[in-house]
Amino acid sequence: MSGRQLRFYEQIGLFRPGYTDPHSGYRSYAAEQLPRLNRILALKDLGFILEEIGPMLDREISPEELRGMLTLKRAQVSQVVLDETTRLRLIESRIEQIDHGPSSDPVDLVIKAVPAQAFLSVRSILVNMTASFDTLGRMLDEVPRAINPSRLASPSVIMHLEEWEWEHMDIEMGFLLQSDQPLSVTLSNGLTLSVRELPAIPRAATAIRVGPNETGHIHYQAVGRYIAAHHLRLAGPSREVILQSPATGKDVITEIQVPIAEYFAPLMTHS
Amino acid sequence: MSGRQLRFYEQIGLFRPGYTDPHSGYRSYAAEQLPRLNRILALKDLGFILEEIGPMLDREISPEELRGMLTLKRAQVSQVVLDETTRLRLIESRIEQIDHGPSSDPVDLVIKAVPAQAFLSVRSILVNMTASFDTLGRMLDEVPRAINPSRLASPSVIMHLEEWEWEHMDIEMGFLLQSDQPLSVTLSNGLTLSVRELPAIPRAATAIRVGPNETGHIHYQAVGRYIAAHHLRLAGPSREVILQSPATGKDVITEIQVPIAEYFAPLMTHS
DNA sequence: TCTTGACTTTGACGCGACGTCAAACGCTAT
DNA sequence: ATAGCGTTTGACGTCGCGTCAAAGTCAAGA
Repeated sequence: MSGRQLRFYEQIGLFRPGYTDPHSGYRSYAAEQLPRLNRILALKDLGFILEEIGPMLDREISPEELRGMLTLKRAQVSQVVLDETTRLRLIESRIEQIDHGPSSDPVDLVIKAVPAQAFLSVRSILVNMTASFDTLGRMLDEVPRAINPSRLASPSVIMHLEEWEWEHMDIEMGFLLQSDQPLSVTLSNGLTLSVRELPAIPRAATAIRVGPNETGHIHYQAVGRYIAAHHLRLAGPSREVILQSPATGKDVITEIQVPIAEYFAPLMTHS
Repeated sequence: MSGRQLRFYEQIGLFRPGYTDPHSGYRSYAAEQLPRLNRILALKDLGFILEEIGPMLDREISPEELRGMLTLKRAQVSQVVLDETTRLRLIESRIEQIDHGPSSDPVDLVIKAVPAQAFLSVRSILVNMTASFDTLGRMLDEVPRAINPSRLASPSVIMHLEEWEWEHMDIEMGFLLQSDQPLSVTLSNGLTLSVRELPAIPRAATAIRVGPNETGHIHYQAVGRYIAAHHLRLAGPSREVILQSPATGKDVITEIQVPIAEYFAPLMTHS
């Protein structure tokens, strides 16, 4: 214990010296006080804040009450351990990214949750990249004319494929929405978009891509290395949220979202 | 991101809005700014503080430099994970202590390191409890007369026994010292105390006992349950530091220190 | 008795990244 | 014009001390 610590504990009324010299102000502590100090330190180590500890010592607390507080603390501390473990994995992954080779630009992975949202979309098997771009361009052009554009948020793409194929790509595309009222739009090529509830992703590895999606492989590569190094697995189809549309004439900006989970966690039931 | 967060980042010069309306003061952000914001969040998740992140974005940082900072962060975060895991174990242990039965008084376990110290002591095989108390009493009485008492700190006992035996107890007792100058004292029963360097204990489960040491078993029991529940092991002989001597006529107050370690960690080489 | 050095006291600021609250102002839809 | 919602600028609180400054206390040596 530092002197500063003892003075602070006295200041908040948690632990007073056994004797304070009236002349010099010097503090003295007796051995009899050590059990109380030890209880304070024990409760502090359990994660209680000093303000909580005072009452716990003074008005004797029932075991049931204590058990309840401990159960709560356990949940909080478990969460902290999880968070810090995630941070540790990110750091190791980034070190590996540096060591692994001078990959053009560093990829800034962020692990976060993605909330559920309404999605006005159509899912279809597209035979090649050209067909994809055609449908996407048509959608970006026609949908904002068909309905009130203020209800539309970012256009997005969901890739429903386990492994990458250049043909027969199972792709869903559409617009994220503010509200989830039923609604449908039919494009000039006959495809019809309808609204569904896009489920939340509890944990996703995300990155921002600037430029055409041909450069996207380095991001998926980075996610792949992150997953492999830490015994995680893909937990559903990846999404790409278009934050700046190609229609603006500037670089396309996309947020890539790859659902991940621990190996033992349940699979997502639906995309 | 909350609005407050964006305003704060602007205030510290980390992230400025693309456009601020001169009349209303309303802030607007452009999609082109998202890569920078994402880099900020990525670095924040790696454990850097905001003050560090600004320079990292503005003057391009070399990969080697970044690697060095990440290595440092990794060590810090590993320590945090260790600390929080220790806390989690303490909480679970305490819950178990409550559930396990209404043991008279709760035991306040504290996990901490014990620093190395000089120890004026004698180690001997004592045939029974009476012999122990006799030697201890003699020591408490005679040593302070023999040398300058201001150099003596707490009397202490080290139990060099793997399992408890009531006879042939291998016990070391003496006084902790402020300085470690060579020194020796011979008691009236012929035993001679000499100075040695008592090694530090990197991790010890400690508790404070008030009253005669016959009541000590509940403390060792608590430590034992803590150890068993979390796959730890004893990592050396237990110590008892006498914080209030029986010679004062009041209750004896003792700090019990039990060295612990992970199962895979190396054994302590010496007591 | 005076000096010296080691220790202690009070008081104040700093930390880190915002959340929250209050009071005032802007914008949009009726 | 108004109601309701969103935004702005402050300012304070957070949690447990570490650190620094200026001044006072105490025991030991000259």
